[in-house]
Formats: sequence, C-alpha cells, structure tokens
Amino acid sequence: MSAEKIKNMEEFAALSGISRPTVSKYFHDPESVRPSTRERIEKALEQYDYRPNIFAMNQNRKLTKNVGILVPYLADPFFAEIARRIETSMIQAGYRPILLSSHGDPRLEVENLDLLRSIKPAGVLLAPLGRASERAAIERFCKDIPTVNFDANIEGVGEAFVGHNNTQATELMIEYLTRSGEPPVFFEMRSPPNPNARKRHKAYVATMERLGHTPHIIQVEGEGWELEEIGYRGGMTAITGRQLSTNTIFCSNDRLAIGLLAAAYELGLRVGLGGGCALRVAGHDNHPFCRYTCPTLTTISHNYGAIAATSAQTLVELIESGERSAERRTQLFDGELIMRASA
Amino acid sequence: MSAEKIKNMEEFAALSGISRPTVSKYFHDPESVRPSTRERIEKALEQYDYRPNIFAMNQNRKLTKNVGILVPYLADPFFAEIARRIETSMIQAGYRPILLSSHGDPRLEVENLDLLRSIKPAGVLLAPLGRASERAAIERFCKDIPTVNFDANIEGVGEAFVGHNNTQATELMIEYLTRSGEPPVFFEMRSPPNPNARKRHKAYVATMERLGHTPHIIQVEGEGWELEEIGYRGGMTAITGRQLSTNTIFCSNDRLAIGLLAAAYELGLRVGLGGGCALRVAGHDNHPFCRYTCPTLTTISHNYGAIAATSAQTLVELIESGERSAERRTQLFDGELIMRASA
DNA sequence: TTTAATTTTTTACGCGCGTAAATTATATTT
DNA sequence: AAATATAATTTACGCGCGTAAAAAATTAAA
Repeated sequence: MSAEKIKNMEEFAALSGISRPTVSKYFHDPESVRPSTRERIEKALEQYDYRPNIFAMNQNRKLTKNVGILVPYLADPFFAEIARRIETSMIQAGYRPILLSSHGDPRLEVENLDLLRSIKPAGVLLAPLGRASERAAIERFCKDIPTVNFDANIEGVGEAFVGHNNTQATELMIEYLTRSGEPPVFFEMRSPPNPNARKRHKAYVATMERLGHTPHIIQVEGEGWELEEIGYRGGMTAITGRQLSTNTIFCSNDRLAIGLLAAAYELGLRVGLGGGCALRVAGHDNHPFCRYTCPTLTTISHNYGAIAATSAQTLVELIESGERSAERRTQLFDGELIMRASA
Repeated sequence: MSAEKIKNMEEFAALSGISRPTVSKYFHDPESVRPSTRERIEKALEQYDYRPNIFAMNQNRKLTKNVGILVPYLADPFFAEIARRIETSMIQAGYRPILLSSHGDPRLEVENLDLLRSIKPAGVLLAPLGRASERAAIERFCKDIPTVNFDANIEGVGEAFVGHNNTQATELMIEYLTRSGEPPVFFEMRSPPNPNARKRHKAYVATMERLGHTPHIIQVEGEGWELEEIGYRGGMTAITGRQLSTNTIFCSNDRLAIGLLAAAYELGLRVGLGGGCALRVAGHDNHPFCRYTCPTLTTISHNYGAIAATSAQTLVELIESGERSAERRTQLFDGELIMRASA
C-alpha cells in the first residue's frame, strides 16, 4: 500500500486513470461499469486505500443507504440487545445504521432526531421514550422521514409500529400464575421512565377482573433508570412492611424483578415454586440477565427475533417501495412464557 | 411555529432578514454577533424552527465539534455503562459524540473507523477489540486523527491510554482471597474475545508465584460474547468434573462469574464466605448487574468515573491544545475491592 | 458633525461528492 | 468495414454550509 494519502475522489480518479464520475458510479454499484474499468479501479484501490466520504456522498443523493436507530436508553441491556439485532439486520440488507441513545432524556431525544436529519437517512427505526417524548417534535420528524416505530407505540406516529403484545403477555402470565398458585400482586414504579409500563398496568387490572380476582398493586417510588436499585428498595419496604396480599408477585419488568429477588434473598425469603418457598416472583421482558439470577427468573419473553427482523424488514420495504404507506400498520408479536425457577 | 419548511441556511437567512454568513457566524457562536442581530435571528428561530445540517457544517471546517466513541461490544453492559459516561462528559464539554459498536467483529471495527473519518471528528475515543483488532488499520487511523485509547491498550496506538490497572487489581483480589481463605484458582476462557483477559492471566500467575502458591488455571471453551453462558457451561463441567483444587474461584471477569454462580446454584453448592458454604467466587469489573446476583458478587471495580472522566478530559485537552502530544501518556486507575457475599 | 472602530453584507470560492446532458471512445453486430 | 449499441469522459451544476476579503452600514468616540 502506498504511503501517499488520498484526500478525495478527484485524486483517486486521477491516480487510477479513470474519470471521477465513472469512479463515483463504481462506488455506487461496481457492476455498473465495464469489467476492464472495474479491474483498474480495484487495482488502484488496493494500492492507495481510498474510501469515499460517506456523508459527502449522501449530501446530494436522493436516496441514501443511511438509516437511523434511536433508542431511549442504551445502557439497558434490553435495548442494547434489540438494537444490536436490528443493526445487524440492516447491515445485511445493505444499509448503514447509526445507533443513537437518548439516555432517558427527552431533550436529547429531540437533538438526536435533528442529528439524524443531518445524515439524510433513507429511514429511521425509532423506539421513543414514550410518554416523556416531545410528541410534536417526533411527529414533525416522522412527517419528513420514513420511520418505523418499535417497542413503544406513539399512536399515529411513523409509518408502522412493531412491538410486543403487552396485553396478551400479561394475560398469559397471570393465567399461569393463577393456575399454578395464588393470583399475583402487581409490582411497578409509580412513575416509570420506561415505555410499556402503562399498558402492562392496564392489562393486569383488566385480566384480574376478568378472572374474578381483585387487582392489588404495589407502586414503588423512585426516578430514573436504575430499575434494579428501585426494585430492591421497593422490595425491601414491601416485604418488611407486609404489603403483600398473596405470595405471588408479578413485576412490571425484569429489572425490577431482579432488584426484588435481591431484596428477598437478603431478607432470607426463599423464592420459588416448591414447598418451603415463601414467595413467587415473575418478571416481564426476558432480559438478557434473568437466566442468571438465583433462582432463575420466570418471565415472559418478547419475540426479540421477530420484532427486530420485522422492524428492519418493514423499514427496508418502506424505503425500497419509495411510497409512504397509506394506513399505519401495527404488528404485535405475542410474548412467550419462560418458565424458570422463581415462579 | 410556521408550517413552512426551511431547507437551508440561505432560506432561513432570507426569512430572518439577515445575511447567510452572519447567520452562520451566529450558529458558530451566538455571542459573536451584535445583540440586535442576535435577537432577530432568535426571533426567526422561534418562528421557523430551523437547524443547520451538522454534517454539512463540518464538511468545510478545520475544527469540528464531532467526536467518535468506538467500543467493541455495546450489548455488554460494561461498555454500555462506560460509553454512556463518556458520552455525557463530552456533551457537557460542548462536543457531539457519535457512539459506535463493532459488535465484536474486527472488520466492523475497521468500517467504523472509516465512518468516523467521514464525520471529520475533532478526536476519537477508542476502546479497541484488542488482539483481534486489525492493528495496521487502527494505526493509520490514529496517525490522522487525535485518538485516546481506553479500556484496552494497543501499545503505541493513540495519543494516550486511559485504563484499569489490571495488575494491581488482580493482586488486590488474590491477596484478599488468600488472606481470608484458600488461594484461588483462576477461571477464564481459553480464547477470550474481550480485551484485558491476557493481562489478568499474567497478573494471576505472577502474584500467585510471588506469594508462594502454585497457580491453577481452568480454561473453559467457548467462542463469542455470550460470557455468562460460557461461564455457566464451563462452571458445570468444572464443578462436576472436580477440577477445583481449592474452594475459591477467581473469575477473569464478572460475566463469567455470573454464569458460574448460576451453575453452582443449580448444582446445589452454597456460595459464600460463611460456614456451610462450599465455594467462594470472585469476579472482576464490577459489572452493573453483579450487585444483584445471589449471593451478591465480590469483585473488583474499575474506577469507572475516573476512567470515563479522564479519557474525555484528555481528549478535550488534546483537541483544544491543537498539538499532538510528543510522548504517549498512559494513565492507569487502581481497582477497588468490592466485598460482597460471594467471597 | 466628523472621524474612527466595529459589524454586517456582499461576493466569491471551497469542501467531497452526486448527477444529468452532451460528446467521445469502445465493443458488438451485420 | 460500416453501422449500431454500450460505456466512458467532459462539462457543468448542485448539496448545505464554512470562510476569507472587500465594500457598506452601523455604532462609538472625538
């Protein structure tokens, strides 16, 4: 490889003995130039190690290969995992994903949308903060750029929504818990930062009533995204304060459940199904780490694979058809009961 | 807010009655224009909601406010956490971080470096994959762009290295474990994907020998970044195969330890310090989740705050001084023993 | 009010590339 | 070999903005 540094396509074109527009064409699609030309370009490429500037490329293109992925909080392994899968799908489909996290901050979410605008994305995959989001800004964004909404639904926003069927999943778990023991109390945050919490709350109440049980809800205090810590503290006060009307707790999400398990462990309560267990605990999400709690956490899994693949595919179709779909499609994937040792 | 859409600075300048270069100056630094002018611009800003295109801005600037952050595997909460902190630091310092993950793939690491080149970053914070990295590509990158290396050191690459003192940390843990019980066996992967593993291995051997003990190492099989799963499976075979020469296991990292704890739990081994415990397990990293294992995991914490802050600050200084430092600075932060219940 | 100092505007060019239209060169067919 | 089809080149302009230099307008000082 030569030591000379190549600044731009002009220089590279000169060195390879081909005109710049042809080189440009080559980078857009290597098949679109004559084989002999292609060979010459590729030989030069080996010698000089030039790569076109991606953002300059996209500046004057009507259709770019950039896509944005925006999630509310990347340090949460749930989002990290689903983002990773979507990223991989989009790369395989020939796109270049840019992943951004809003760190739980609605202002940063808006800023990130502005940043995404700047890369002229062909489309965006958006998991919004939810209630905290600045709806107007998001709506404006989606009006301009084809967007697939995932994980958390903002009604009417984006061309499509792909998500988890919280209602079905909640029913599934309550039915299982009721069938195999006492009906559960619901353990949640009073003001949850994560989306989906409301839906789960409502589904819990509705399902309990349908089954003829009285809903019983424990709402723990706490702000922010340190959900395990909040679950732990809330669990301590709930258990020591004897707020539990049954021996079965259904947590709004796995991270709260993980904290609750830690509290139970510390207080010497045995958690699980068998005789001699004082408590059953179930979660929701199938968080990457809940296979490794002690006891392992019974939970409901999102269909991660389907949600990631469908979101990605929906966006790709949207982009490649070139049309904005007339009606907004909503696709929900059923949750799956993951029976482990905690309930 | 008006319904009209503004495409570029030209249009916005026309609507606000100010010339484009002055508007450009305003966006660079609002204080640099006359107060009356600033007012007019800001009034127009409220009306029309225009934002300059970030990448077009940077295209022709000698010094941009973009910085890149590249980590090997973002779905690992360790990297998610440290990246989040660095991102926040850089935002506060007035920079615009772009966070990228290589998903454990060296080729993607090189592609990400190319992508970073395209945004003309003022500097880059790089946690390389380590041994798997394509050293030549990284060297070339660092020659062109001021880079601070963090977490995993690639000797001679980047202007500075900021990381965790694996040697001190390993010594600290071995001394603690030895003092409070039997000297530990070392539990690691035969071919670890994560950086730092080698250093810890060497430090283990050296420290054990210094203390007059025979090093005993269990190397588990497995590829990829599913470290908990690998730790679990390796733990199962190690325990059932009676490969343990002592009752104390020091894991190369917390994620392996988490898997190992799950295996011990499943096999009915009590883990912890007290009488009646068959095993002691310690980890390394202070992974965000090891506070919530059962028993809680004794480990060594990186000085997350210091590493993130120092990396960010070093890069900012490097950028703002405008010089490339003559000698490569290496800063290691000592680990801290986090005593919990598992050892 | 005049003069000097500071801003702002105008003008003009550059960044690295896309892309369309017209022209020229090369390959394929008859 | 001539005619046709295909590909490459030249030319020219655009994307959204930075920035430098000169000219014009505004403000502050004398």
